[in-house]
Amino acid sequence: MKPKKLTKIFKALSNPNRLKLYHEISKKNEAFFETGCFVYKISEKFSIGAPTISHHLKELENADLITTQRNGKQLTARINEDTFEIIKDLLNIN
Amino acid sequence: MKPKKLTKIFKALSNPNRLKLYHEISKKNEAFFETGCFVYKISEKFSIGAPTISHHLKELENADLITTQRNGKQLTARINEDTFEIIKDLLNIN
DNA sequence: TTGTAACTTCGATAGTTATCGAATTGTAAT
DNA sequence: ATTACAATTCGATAACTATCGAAGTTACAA
Repeated sequence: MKPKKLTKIFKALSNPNRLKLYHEISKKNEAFFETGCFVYKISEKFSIGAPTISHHLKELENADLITTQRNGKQLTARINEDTFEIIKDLLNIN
Repeated sequence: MKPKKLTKIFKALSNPNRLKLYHEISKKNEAFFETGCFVYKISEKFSIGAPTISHHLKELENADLITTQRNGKQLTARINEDTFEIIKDLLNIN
């Protein structure tokens, strides 16, 4: 992997809330697609404003860590399996 | 690995110069100890001031990615094998 | 077409960081 | 002791970032 892309990934995951967010999405990927991984729900769960969640999701997407998709009024997030494969071994988080 | 430690590692490696530095140290670990991994030499090679290198080394050390040791007037840096083991698969950098 | 729910964009702010030059500290040789 | 060299600390600055509230946009329903 190119250094530039790698630093982008590292930067994206260097923020605690973004790492938490990414971790949640990776754990409950299917469930999130069933129930809906809505920004406002995440916002409630994380005690962070919706604009901030929106920003973080964009950062994760920009680092090719996730993809997002609009379903009507809501947004759903999905793990990018390619990059996840690379770093999943690190994510054995307590 | 705990999230806090993980974000620390990610943050340490999210800076291009620090990633480059870490990569160099990981590649030439033995050689660095022979020839000496001197801050001023790194400084020349990277076209970055010595204070900045010093700062970066401290960040890497603080994230448990390297250890440093003073030999007389010079400083040598060594990879922390434990953390390196965890992330070495990511470091196939072009 | 009006209203409402969900997400995004905008503008601002407080905190962090990469970098530098100058001054300081530590180490060794003369 | 004095000098010289290597690394660090200090103080400053410019750039970036996480976060927020307010305003704007999108989609759907009544």
